[in-house]
Amino acid sequence: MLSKKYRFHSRGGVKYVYQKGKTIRKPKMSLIFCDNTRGFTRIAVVVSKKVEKTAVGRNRIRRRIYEAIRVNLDLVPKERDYIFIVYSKDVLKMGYKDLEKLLGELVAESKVCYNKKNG
RNA sequence: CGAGCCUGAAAGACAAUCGCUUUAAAUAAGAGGAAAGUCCGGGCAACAUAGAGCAGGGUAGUCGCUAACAGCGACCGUCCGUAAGGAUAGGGAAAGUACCACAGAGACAAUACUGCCCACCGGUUUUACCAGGGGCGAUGGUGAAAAGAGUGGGGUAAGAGCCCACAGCGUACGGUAGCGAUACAGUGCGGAGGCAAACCCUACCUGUUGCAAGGAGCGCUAGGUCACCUUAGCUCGAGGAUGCGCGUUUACCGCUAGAGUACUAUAGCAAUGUAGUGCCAAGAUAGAUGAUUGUCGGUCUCUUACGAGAUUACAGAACCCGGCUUAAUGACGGCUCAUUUA
RNA sequence: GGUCUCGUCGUCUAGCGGUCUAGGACUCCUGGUUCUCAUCCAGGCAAUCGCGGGUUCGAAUCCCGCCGAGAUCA
Repeated sequence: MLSKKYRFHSRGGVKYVYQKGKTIRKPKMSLIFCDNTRGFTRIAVVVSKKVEKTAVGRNRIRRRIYEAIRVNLDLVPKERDYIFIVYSKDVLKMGYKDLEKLLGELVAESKVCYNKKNG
């Protein structure tokens, strides 16, 4: 689990990212991201009730994603806010390595966009 | 052996590495039997020191348990089942109102229609008949239900609880048993369709809103039989502000030891109570309680076997308790009936 | 977390406990009209009334319990 520092603390911050951020869509989940000025990354995971009906299932999806990011926190660019939105129930059952790979792809694409924007 | 009924334990274990929340910190602690649905009942908080009446809402066999309940236990009645057992909103229809489709003469009404009869009244073609007149309410096969008293006999012009015997119902009275619902037998009286999860009546209970409750400030001023406000649909009653200026709002308090729990003793058929001893550390707030790996278990599939693979229920605290309901894995054991054998 | 509302043909909806195994509109299918298509006309298919119990002679309707979908409160 990520420490409280790297998570969002209110609804306003999430709203801001939703409005100002860029989106990368994949079949199983999508990523919304934008810059911040805090000097560290903030992460949120959104799982709708339509994806998984039980609270246990939603919690498991959330915790697996948070864990995968925590382990690889050094690879994620700093001064950036990320929101992962889960669309598919498969995220619950897919292997840990596959999940890591999927998240890696999303983050890598976000880097490309970031570079383009600056260049 | 077959077909059933009742009951309902437990909620995988250990290790390593890396993390999260609480706390000053740590080698401390950190999801359930249903945390769920939010269907009932309380605590707690605010609203007047929460008061009165009406309206509205709820409950409905008896006794007990309980903080309380629509819950639980025991018992009674009714219905279902061969039985073990199961179900049961189970007060009042003799206070009143409404409804009872279709069919049927008729749906609670009778002066009607159909039918039976001619003793009596009346008429005539006069000893028989029935258009008129009179008597009867056992005929009518439709319907879920037909004035609700069934069977047999007597009785009569024809019939009818009109009378009798047996069986049975309701109600009143006192008797016996029981705390009581009720049961048993007796005497008198009676004819009253169903429906109250239709309105309603009776008895009892019920103020409203909910932790997003609510708390956490200061100063100035007016009025006080009006008006307005005080979280109630109406009336009464009680209270005083209203307004203006500044300050406060991702924070803090409420926020976790309680009708708590384990064992023993004891009262009780039981639900449950009483006493003693011990135990108690979740408290998040975009929301912690986890992830990965290994070993051993459980279940299923394949295989002669070794072994291999898959899987490991339902499900996640949000102020706290008592129930109910639903979700899901699922025995051991006890009992009933039938058949066969001894 | 609290408080409410609604579920009826494929879609949008009516529906006094009884002539409702359910009416209407649109859609769909068949036939007619037309040289052809549309329009129009005629006919037809399509609902176990969200699910399970109960009350009643009888339930889409009344009562209870679930399931699903939505709204709202700082």
